[in-house]
Amino acid sequence: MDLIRDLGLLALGSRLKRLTASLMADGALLYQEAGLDFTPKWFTTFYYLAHHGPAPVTQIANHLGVSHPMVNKVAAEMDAHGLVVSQKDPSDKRRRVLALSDKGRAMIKDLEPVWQDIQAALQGLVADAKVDWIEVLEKTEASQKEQSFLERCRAARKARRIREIEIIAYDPTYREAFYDINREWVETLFEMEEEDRKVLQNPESEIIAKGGEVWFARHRESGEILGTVALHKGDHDHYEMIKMGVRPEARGYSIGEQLGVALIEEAKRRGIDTVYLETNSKLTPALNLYRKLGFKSVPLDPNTPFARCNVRMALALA
Amino acid sequence: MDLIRDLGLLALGSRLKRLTASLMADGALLYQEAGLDFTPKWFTTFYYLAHHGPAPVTQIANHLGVSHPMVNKVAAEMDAHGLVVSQKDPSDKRRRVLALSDKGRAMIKDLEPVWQDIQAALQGLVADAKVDWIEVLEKTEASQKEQSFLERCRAARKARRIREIEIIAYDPTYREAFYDINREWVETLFEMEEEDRKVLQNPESEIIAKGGEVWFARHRESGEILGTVALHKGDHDHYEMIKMGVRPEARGYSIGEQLGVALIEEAKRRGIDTVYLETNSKLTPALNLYRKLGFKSVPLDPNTPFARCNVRMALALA
DNA sequence: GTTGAAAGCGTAACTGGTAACGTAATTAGT
DNA sequence: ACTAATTACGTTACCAGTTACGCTTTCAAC
Repeated sequence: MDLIRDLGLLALGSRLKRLTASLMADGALLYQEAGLDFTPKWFTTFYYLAHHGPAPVTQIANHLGVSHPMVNKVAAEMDAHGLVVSQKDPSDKRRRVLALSDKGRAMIKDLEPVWQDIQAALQGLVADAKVDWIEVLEKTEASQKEQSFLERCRAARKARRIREIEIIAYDPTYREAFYDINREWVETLFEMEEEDRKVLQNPESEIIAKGGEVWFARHRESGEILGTVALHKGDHDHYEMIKMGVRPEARGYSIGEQLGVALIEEAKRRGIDTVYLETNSKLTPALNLYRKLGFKSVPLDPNTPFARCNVRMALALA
Repeated sequence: MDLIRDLGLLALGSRLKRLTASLMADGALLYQEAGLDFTPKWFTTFYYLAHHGPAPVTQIANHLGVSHPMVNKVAAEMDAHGLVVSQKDPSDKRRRVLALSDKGRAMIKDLEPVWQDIQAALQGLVADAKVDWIEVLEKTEASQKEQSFLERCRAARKARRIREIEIIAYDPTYREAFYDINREWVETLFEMEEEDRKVLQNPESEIIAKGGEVWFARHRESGEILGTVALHKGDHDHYEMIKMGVRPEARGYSIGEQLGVALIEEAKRRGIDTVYLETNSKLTPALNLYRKLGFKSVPLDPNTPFARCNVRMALALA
């Protein structure tokens, strides 16, 4: 596997920098050979001043795509060599306007041929690669701006995690997990009620035998059960989504969503027209998930067997 | 002209490095989010150790394409975090062999998914740019290896300079330059002789009227005369290349060569079968030029009118 | 067996660049 | 008219990476 080649992209910057640094060193030699007191580092700023006239520091920085301290440094060096002069902008005293000195301007005609030589050499060098480096870099920067690398990574992580989970139908092996997962979250905020115990301890008789269904979210690799949900069939074809729970350590795997989607798919397959659920307004993340799945708030059912429920939602599958 | 765009290539490395640095920063966040005590900087070294087993410092550096102090630094940091261990190679005590510690090896399985996410994100990011960066970089590096940037620049300079010079036929306007240029170099090493003055002061009668020719090298832009040479026709169709001189400040423009080539072309056109020249063994650069033009040493002519000449050369144009 | 060159490594200093912070000047909102 | 936010700049500290140099060990050639 050549992950290192792909991830090597991250090291690409250093490598290209090293390459350009060695080119810069050669460039320095050329100026020296031409008897010019000039270094490649100054080029962009110098050239900018030569062609755009006097300009304040940050404007140069922005146009060249470097930070203003860098321009400042370069300007200081060029100043020390008498190539630029600066003065405060009288109309805005924050601005320090840089300009080429007489010496600087006089140097242009000596520099130009050297630049031409370098340009010719560079073009020859790059001709083989047949790539417009600048365009490519700009595109990459743009596509990073569009969706940042960090977001892309997070998206990739999410996708990977989803692939790590499988949603499976009820299996008696996991009866205990069904109980545990639900007890775990209920007890952190509420108390277990009589109705809870009855259903959680006897899913086969209380849910499946009545025409309902139970699903588990299982971690493919470890086989661990990380979440559950059930579709409960009541009287008069009244269907409810109940007992949704996810292990707290398994957050971030979109397990609730996957379970919900599995349940809804089954509901559609059966031609059920409405699925209800009851929950509590304190459970904000859960409420968000239910809304994401398409559930809407409806008036509370006064006959609910659960004390903790103060919110009722419904999903129409017309 | 977008010279700045072309020469901006030289500064491109920094820009790409900046981009990758920001990616690295995002990477650091990802490790943090995964609860891992790890930084992107360690990746290459860590990955190398994980996949190639224990290795000495410089071997890692070479394989990763970084300097050995860098590997050393990274190793020190990883060591401080207990991820690597090191020991001297008993068979070569100069070598310090690095290896992942137990903790380091245990960390691999936690790191791998993060790496996969990063890889996926990078691929997405680069997909837009549609460029195999690594290949391009490698090609560029290779073509630089073939002919270094410096050499390319020097070649470009030479070509440019040659284009700046034109070789022109004799013109009375430049009679003085013909004298000056030759006197200048003769007097630095020798004395002007009687025969020198006669020829240099009267090129029309002494050279051209006798069936010879004089050329000048003129700087196109300034119009300055920078070098001269003459073809002298003596008795019995005996032709000599004489009075070759180049202004010292015009060295590096291949002027001697261009003048020589012009003279030889004319000699060929005339069907001359041998051109001679006389010079002095002290003039090494001149001797090299003559050899480059094809001249070979021949016995000295005892009747030479010049005291300074102790070398005679001939070019056969069969 | 010397002895001089070369290899492996560690340390230090340098480099091109950044972000962060403080200050002064300007502009905008009330 | 006054305060709050913003802009422009300089300074500082830092970062990833380098080259330069010195020390120890090994190797190769007499």
